[in-house]
Amino acid sequence: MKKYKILSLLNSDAPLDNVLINGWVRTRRDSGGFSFIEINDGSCLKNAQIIADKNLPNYDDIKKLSTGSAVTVLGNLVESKGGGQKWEVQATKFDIISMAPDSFPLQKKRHTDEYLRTIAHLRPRTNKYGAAFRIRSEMSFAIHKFYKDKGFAYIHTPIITGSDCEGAGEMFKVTTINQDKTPKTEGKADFSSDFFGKAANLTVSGQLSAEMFALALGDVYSFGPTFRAENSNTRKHAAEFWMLEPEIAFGDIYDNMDLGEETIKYLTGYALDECGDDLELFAKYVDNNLYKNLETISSSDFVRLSYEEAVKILAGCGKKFEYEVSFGKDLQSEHEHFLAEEHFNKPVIVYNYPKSIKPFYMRVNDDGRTVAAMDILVPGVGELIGGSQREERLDVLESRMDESGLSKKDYWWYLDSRRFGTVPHSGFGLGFERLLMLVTGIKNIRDVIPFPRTPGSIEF
RNA sequence: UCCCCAGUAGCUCAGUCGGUAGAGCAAGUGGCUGUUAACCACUGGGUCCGCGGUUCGAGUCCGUGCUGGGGAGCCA
Repeated sequence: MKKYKILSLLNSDAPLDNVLINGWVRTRRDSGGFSFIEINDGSCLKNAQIIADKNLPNYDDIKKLSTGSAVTVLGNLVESKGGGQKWEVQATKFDIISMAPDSFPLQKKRHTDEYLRTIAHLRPRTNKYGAAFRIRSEMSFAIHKFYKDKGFAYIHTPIITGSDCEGAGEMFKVTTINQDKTPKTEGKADFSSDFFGKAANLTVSGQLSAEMFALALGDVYSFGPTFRAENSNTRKHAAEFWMLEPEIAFGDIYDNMDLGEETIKYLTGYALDECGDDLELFAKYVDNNLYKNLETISSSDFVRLSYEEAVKILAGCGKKFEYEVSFGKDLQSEHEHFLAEEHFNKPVIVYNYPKSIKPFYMRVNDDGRTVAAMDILVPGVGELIGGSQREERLDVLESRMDESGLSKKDYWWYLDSRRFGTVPHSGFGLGFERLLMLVTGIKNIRDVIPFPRTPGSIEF
């Protein structure tokens, strides 16, 4: 006998004898002298239909099998006499590993996403969430494949950082000091006796570290967890999320845009090609336009326009916005939605933003008032990518840090990269959960991450 | 953090004018020899989110808190 995953069993092109499968009961239907038992092992969306005959020695127990129970079945893969499936397993030995009591919270019907969030430890056992997390796994692999094939090196940038600002958002503190006994010097918290001898935080971005490696290994990317202590309560934000951050040496803002566009096209195309049944579930039950959207994104060229052109379009479109549009003000989500969904109805790359609204590390353009920043806005999820060409000129970078009130002493190692063999380089961050929202059509970030962390919520 | 909406059986919801709790599904029991979220019959199941108030009487009205959702800001 051989152990099979249900995925490979259902893809068999011939009957098989003595197959062993393991899984969890999804549903049981009794019929006179035998029972139909559908089991799922997580290897694919589909269940295997098991025929359990009344002649099995433990048939009385089998007839009590409830949804969620775990079983091991030995049997023969035969062509199904019923209409719903090609193959079924005629059981010769049916072991019940454990019974799930009737308090098992998942029922054979649709539950709301809000309810399933309260049982996040069990929701991957549903069709929808099983599919979502298989797609998450596939897309992670696709990221590595895409960048490896392009010759990028994968860099593990640190999770704990000593930088108190990485150019994005509030940070979570990392400390071993008992909070009630935090030492203070002249009224301010003193971390000199803390674990690292100075204040430490969870990273909000691996970018600064990735830049150092781009200037050594050429093209690199990091892909890992990132943390923001912002009190954001929206369907697009989480306190812990995964970010892909490529960084290319000898590349300018246009190379950066090309890479971002190519990345999104590859990943959406990969989902269409490789995620089959799982993707179909979302196209059928979650977002009816899913296939069309993904095909558009993976095959048509993205619109590119400067921030200045974007402002002109928004100011001249005749639409009333809640927030006024003018040069020097950041684009609000209503503006981004208008551009990506109403005006162009495809992904839009907006570049060359005003210097005043962007962080210190973005390269100042020749006009002196804009920086080589670029955002990629996608219908449905809004900002999917944010990136820039980095300021490689030491003097300009130093004066930008002064303007921003940052300590050059703390960033001595970052500035060193501009002292020793500096080159034009660029990179961006892509929110992995937002990519998954785009690929699955799922509308809430809490439903594409296994155990979501959001303000006031850290169960599981 | 701000604005808006919601919270009733295990789940999804209804509940009229303020008059003492309902359905479907699920569960339990029985039936059925090819079912597909099987079907049929019967049975059990309630802190109406918490606290306070108005009232003869509150699921229903008022205040407040908590939880969840949507939108905004911030951002990926």
